[in-house]
Amino acid sequence: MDSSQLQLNNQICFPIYSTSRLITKAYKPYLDKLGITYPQYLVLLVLWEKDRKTVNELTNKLMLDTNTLSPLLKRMEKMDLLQRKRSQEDQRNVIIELTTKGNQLKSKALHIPENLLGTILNEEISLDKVIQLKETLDALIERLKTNIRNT
Amino acid sequence: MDSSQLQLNNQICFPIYSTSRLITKAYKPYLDKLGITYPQYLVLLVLWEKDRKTVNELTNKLMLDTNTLSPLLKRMEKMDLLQRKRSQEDQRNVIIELTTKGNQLKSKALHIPENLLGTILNEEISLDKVIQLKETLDALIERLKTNIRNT
DNA sequence: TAATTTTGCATCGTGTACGATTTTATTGTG
DNA sequence: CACAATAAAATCGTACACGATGCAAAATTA
Repeated sequence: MDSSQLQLNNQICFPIYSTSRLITKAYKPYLDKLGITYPQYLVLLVLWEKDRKTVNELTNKLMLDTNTLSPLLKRMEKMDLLQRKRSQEDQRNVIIELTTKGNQLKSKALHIPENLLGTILNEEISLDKVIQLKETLDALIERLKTNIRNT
Repeated sequence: MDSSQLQLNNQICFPIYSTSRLITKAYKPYLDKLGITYPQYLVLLVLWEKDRKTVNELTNKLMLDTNTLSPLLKRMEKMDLLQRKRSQEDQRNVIIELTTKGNQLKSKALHIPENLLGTILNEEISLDKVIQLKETLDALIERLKTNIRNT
């Protein structure tokens, strides 16, 4: 029986898993300067784009459930990055709003993406390849999202 | 000041992070049948390929440190999937060896990769694209590994 | 309108990740 | 040989992920 497919090197899953962790690590020096973690950075990215979102809207954007986001947002509130308050229209909703400090971090974060891209690109990895990588991953995400719904 | 690079949609990091989590989720139904988690599956993949590795060898293969692997291996020992024993030649090394149960799981896992590939592939995502994805990711991993060393 | 269902969020328990520190064993050096 | 340096694991503390459950508010329905 041929079990070569079980070799780690032949699996598509493992490189994705490893790359994800390595990229988080690559962000770390930049995010350390802001005093935030990578998932916290993602939350800020969403709120910098458009402030005052419900927890539910954040879960959709980030594809994370409330069991992950609730404690994370609580930590960020304690760090004075954002405020959580119940909506008056619908008491079930919790509105997340950036504080002044949370807003001010944006200017400090402005050059992180290009810096990171700079550390990634080289002779072998062109910008074109990165763009194509993103396209394939976006398609893969859509595929996997529908799969999970049908399980 | 243009802050469009800070938009979540324009970041390469986020799709990798999301894909990684979605893929782990896609594995879950298969791994649940074996009673193991995704990182535990990765350890087994390595040991099925070649048994009797030190913890250090596993950290290199999986790019995980001992602070992650030690507790993970302990849990797997408690599940009777593997044995941990000090090497006699060098008492610092801990040799990881599969138990009968750990070895037997291999046959049950044999069709997981192709099943998973089946759930991924469709009109938009061809096998060629997946292979190219893996190549780009492998290059990216090498790039990021050297970056971290120089930090 | 009272009972039921749904929705939005929080909490709990378990399992990773990972920086930092500790412990023990081996190696290198004077 | 003594002793510092190095190496391999383990441990600790913090922060995610996530399945399962709980809970209160709103919507639905009988």
